[in-house]
Amino acid sequence: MSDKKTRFEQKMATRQNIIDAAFRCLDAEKSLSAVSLREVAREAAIAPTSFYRHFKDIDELGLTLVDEAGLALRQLMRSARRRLTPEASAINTSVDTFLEFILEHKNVFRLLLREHTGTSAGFRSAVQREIQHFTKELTDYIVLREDITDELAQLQAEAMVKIVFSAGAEALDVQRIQIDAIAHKVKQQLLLVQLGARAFKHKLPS
Amino acid sequence: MSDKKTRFEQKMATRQNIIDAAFRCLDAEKSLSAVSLREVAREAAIAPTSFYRHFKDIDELGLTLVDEAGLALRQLMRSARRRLTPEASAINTSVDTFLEFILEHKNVFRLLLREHTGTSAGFRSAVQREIQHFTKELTDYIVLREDITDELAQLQAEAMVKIVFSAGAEALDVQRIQIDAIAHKVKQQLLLVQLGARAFKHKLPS
DNA sequence: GGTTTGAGCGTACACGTGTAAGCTAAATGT
DNA sequence: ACATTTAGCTTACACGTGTACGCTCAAACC
Repeated sequence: MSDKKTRFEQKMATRQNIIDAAFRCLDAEKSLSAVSLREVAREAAIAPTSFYRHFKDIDELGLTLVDEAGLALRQLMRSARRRLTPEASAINTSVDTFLEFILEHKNVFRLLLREHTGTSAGFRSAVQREIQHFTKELTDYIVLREDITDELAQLQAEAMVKIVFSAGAEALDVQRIQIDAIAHKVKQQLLLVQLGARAFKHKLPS
Repeated sequence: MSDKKTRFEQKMATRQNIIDAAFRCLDAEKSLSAVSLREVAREAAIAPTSFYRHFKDIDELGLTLVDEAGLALRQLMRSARRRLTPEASAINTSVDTFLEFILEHKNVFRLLLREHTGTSAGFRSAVQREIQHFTKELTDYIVLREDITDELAQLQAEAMVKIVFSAGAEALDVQRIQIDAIAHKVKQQLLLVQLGARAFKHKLPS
């Protein structure tokens, strides 16, 4: 293998370098919109002005970050489904996987959470799209598993996603020792929704 | 009545003026942490440095705003309960009241929503406290109405609050015409949770 | 092999920021 | 009545920001 890199490869490497640097810049006290171009550049070890060779804006970088975060979430879903075994309930496995991911990639989840309610309409709708993907996949899964109308499944999936994301937000601000309690709580709440959907089906088969 | 104001009254008036100005500074594109002291001062028509006569920090002002917003929410709850009639379900009335409030005071709700996932740990826990009050009152109401254990009621209340707040976030970014659809959806989701809790009770009376 | 391209750098500028220092003048205390 | 307090102002400073401009120099092209 040669360590000679084509110019294109080099550029892509720098680009990824910037993206990683941006993720490193995010933490509990710093939102994406509060991160300055110069800060990212400093972290990526490039000149501030070189940033513009890769992104038009900080905003364009931000959208890229949201996309990457959404992608990571979708990969997570896949891994959760891979982990599914007959003896563990889907809810248990999914919640465990989700919380594990959050704690392992706090900055990624924080980004989604924050920009979901953030100041940029562009970011907000980008995150909304990612959440819709997330919800869609859950809806499909529910339709597959439960004998349920598509509409009810979507209702259930949306409620579940809202609950899980809220729990994720809680998990970010809490000691590791309290995570189990949160996990237990959210599992029960999801169970509530699941039971509710089944009851709903029998009650109003309309 | 005299239009002569005592110094203390004048100071309090200015203080309230600053608070109102701060709320006016917030909008869909501007978070609390992005609002500068100078900006608030400009809006309140005082000199930037005069700000310090009333608040130590922008942060101290922020906490005050969160408190005021929480207070408004609690008042909202009261008004919702006042509106309760036998023919309309509690869920319907509550959701309608809540959404009405949000649309009427977008900046207030946005503040809570944003700082809930914001960059200041102080703000986050302040909002968390307000949400807990909110949840607590709902829990009490549920315990009163349903024959249910305290623990289950709390589980149910928390799930409901999460769903309602998420729906509120959605409502902020949507045309007036789509509000009814959101209202309908969230009501059904709350019904899901309610039915689930009842089923849960019968299933696991532990 | 000579020309063109483009990634990255250094300098420079105008702007908004938080806040320190010290003033004015009016309301209060005695 | 005079002295004290204090809300609010003006001025001033150092700092971080986004970005425009022009340079270098190695890779890509023909």
